[in-house]
Amino acid sequence: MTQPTRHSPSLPRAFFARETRQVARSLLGARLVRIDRSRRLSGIIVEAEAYIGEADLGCHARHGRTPRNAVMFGAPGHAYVYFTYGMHWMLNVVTEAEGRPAAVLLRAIWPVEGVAAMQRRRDRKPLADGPGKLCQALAVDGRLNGHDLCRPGARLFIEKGMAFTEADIVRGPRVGLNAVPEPWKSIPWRLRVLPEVLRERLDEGHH
DNA sequence: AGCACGATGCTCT
DNA sequence: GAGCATCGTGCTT
Repeated sequence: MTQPTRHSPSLPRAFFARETRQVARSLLGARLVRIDRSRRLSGIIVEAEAYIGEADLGCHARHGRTPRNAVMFGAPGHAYVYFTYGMHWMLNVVTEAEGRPAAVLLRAIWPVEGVAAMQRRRDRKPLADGPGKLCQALAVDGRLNGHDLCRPGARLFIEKGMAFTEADIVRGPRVGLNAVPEPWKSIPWRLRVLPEVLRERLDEGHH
């Protein structure tokens, strides 16, 4: 498996301090990095969803600030990690100006570095093609809630990665918002890279 | 290849 | 006490 030796600098806070859908779009192709016991685990972000403000009835901030969602109301560039369904952690990146609750849910990565370690953590099951699986593969849990992704020495951060064009991307409704009223239930704020595009890039990586 | 369901524990109308 | 921004299994086409 490819082990890139050149690493990009961590994305700056200004990257996250933008309109949430723009951030979600720019995050496709970026590299999510987790430092686990001084080892790099990383992958290219290939699926993400935008959750935008108190008016968005699919967003955790819809009923205002609570202990759980407080991080979303804080400064951009921080991790909002929460627990759901009694067993899964979800990783979000806080966006927009401080005081405005918005975030991007990271739903899937294409694993690049530390693949063997991820496989071990995942017990050889599908690696990181879902928000809960991604967290398990990268050893992300509640201890990283509020983690500053832009601070030097961060254990979790995001680097510039590869570029995808609009033709490489599909938009659709966000997943799992079953009881959420329209238009929020179906608004196309889920972005993902087309599987065939992913396969192409994978082949390029093997020459 | 797709749907139904159970697991499991935290959060807060 | 109800409802989850899910996942894996096991069963049906």
